[in-house]
Amino acid sequence: MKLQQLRYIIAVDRHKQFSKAAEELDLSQATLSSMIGKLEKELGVMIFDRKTQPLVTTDCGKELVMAARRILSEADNFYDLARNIKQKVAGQLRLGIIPTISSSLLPIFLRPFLLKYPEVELEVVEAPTASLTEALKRGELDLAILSTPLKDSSIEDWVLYYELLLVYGSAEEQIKRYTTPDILLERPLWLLEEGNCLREQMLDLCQLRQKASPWPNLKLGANSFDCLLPLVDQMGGLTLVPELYLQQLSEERQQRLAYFERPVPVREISLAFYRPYAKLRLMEVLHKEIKELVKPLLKSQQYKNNEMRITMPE
Amino acid sequence: MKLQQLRYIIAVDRHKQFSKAAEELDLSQATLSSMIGKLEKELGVMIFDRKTQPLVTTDCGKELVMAARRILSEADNFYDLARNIKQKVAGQLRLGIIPTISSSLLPIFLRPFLLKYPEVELEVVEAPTASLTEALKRGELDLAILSTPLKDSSIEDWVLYYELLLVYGSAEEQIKRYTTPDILLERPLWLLEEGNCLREQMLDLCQLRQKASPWPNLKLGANSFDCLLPLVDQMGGLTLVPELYLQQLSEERQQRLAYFERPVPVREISLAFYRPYAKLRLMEVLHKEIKELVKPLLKSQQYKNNEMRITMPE
DNA sequence: GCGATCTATAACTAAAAATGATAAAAACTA
DNA sequence: TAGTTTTTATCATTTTTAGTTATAGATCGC
Repeated sequence: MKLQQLRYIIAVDRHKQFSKAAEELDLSQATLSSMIGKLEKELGVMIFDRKTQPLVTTDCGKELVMAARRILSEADNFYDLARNIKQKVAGQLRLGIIPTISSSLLPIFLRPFLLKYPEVELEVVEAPTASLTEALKRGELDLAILSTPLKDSSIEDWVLYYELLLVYGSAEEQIKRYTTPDILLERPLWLLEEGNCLREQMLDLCQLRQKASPWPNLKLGANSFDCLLPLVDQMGGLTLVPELYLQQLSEERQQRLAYFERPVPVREISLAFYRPYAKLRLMEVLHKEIKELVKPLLKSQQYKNNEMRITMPE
Repeated sequence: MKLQQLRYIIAVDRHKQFSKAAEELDLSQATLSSMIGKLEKELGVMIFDRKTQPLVTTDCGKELVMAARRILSEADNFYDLARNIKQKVAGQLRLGIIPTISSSLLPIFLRPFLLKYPEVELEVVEAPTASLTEALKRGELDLAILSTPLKDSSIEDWVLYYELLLVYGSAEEQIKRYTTPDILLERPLWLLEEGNCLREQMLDLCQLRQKASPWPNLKLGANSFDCLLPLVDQMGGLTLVPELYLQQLSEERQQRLAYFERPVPVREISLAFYRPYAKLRLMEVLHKEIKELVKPLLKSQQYKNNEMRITMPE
């Protein structure tokens, strides 16, 4: 029995005539005749009595036609379901995010996202890049927001935005409003801890593999700007902060920021995933929402691709 | 979308592997791959994520597989309907049965039933109550024989018979021919494993939620009387056995059985189903045949309803 | 990094669904 | 009742689809 045959018997039952039904179904009368013949043979039951014209649907034919309608309406649901699923934004979403992004990005998108998609159950985990990529592969996370490009080619990603890297200096540093990466080589530079991708990006920008601690008798493993900036204020030197972090700096601290000249160093922020199709719709929506919310806050929008220098996170 | 494709995705969802599913479906892995590929393309949705082995059914895949089950169970009705119309007792019947019933009931009805209805293709699965009710809902079984009443009201049932519960004691126990449930509290009692409904019924009869193991340094998960009775013989104490099981006990062991006084404890055995009309004719016949075959073997026939105490299986 | 196992794809075959033409049956017309 | 029209069944033939084997490319487990 094929769904097609069910459509056929329903049409014949309605028209009480093979040739008319065939016309409606847009096929030849011969086909209709043989297909219905096959179904009747398979079931061992006559569905239509063609002895007379117009033909008569037999008693059991009537029951079968009713059953056929039920089955087809269920079957049509199948298409609707697929269609709805493609549109519906719901379900569990486990999202990883690296600390240097979370502090500035979560306040921007979390509230509007949760309000707009109340059927999404979001779980956010803050961890460094290496932990996140491992968790993606183990299936413990669905998506991660981190800085790309990644060396690990088994993790795919969709770029969310490019974020300027800005210089933050202590009051004494007296930096010009626009500067070049050379300044990072010339002056003491505060870095985040090993394994933090932004540390790697800072070093990449200096073209160094390592840089000495600003204070010779200090080794510091800082993993947040909250830790780093007061130290810069207090102990001199520079550090880099990403553009979005600016949002939560005081006016006073914003004064101490400097921009780079072209090509402007940026970090590429992406939505990373291991299973491409598991949470497709959620991925699409999250990607779109973050992109749109972040866009108006970014200066990097002003620059063309060839005016940016994408720093390498690992 | 073809019904065939729905069967395919259900098989793949179950096996979490194309090649195994193809084997079960008795076609090549290549066909299965391309047919499912076509369906996914048609729906515009990925149903399976093949990135890892075993593969993962995507969120929307899960919904589609559930829908596919519904559609196919409707479709199967179509064949049954045609058969019922012909008044024939024929077709596939997948029957579940709990172990404590199967050992005594199958020898009684299986042979006469299969001889009388050779056109029925019977498949019998032995499993505990919880597995059976789940399988009924998933459409993997048509009917189940188990002990009622069930808590789950979505499963309907037709009572087959009431079966006395008898006390079986080791030789030393010296039980009177007629006794009361108090004896179960006073003496060591051997129970079947957790999850076995007869265990719950024994405890219900004692009015307990738990009872200590007969031997303090033993924790036993027995799921058959074949296991339990020799232990009672060897290590003392009591257990309960249902009336029909008596048939296959030796004369010697039958001597060690005791009956309860009124109200006699019984278990209610029923034919359970989830889809009321899917296999109506087969259900009617099976119900009638079992009832008639078991009737002459049951003492519980002698008791009126108000002289019986129906034990609760969960 | 290697061998084993799994899925996708290409080239091909078998089977089924379609077609037009035509024969046979029923119904209408006179 | 014969002649005409309308309708369904069947035949020979084409097109489409479901199936096959062989093979290449991934992934897994060690």
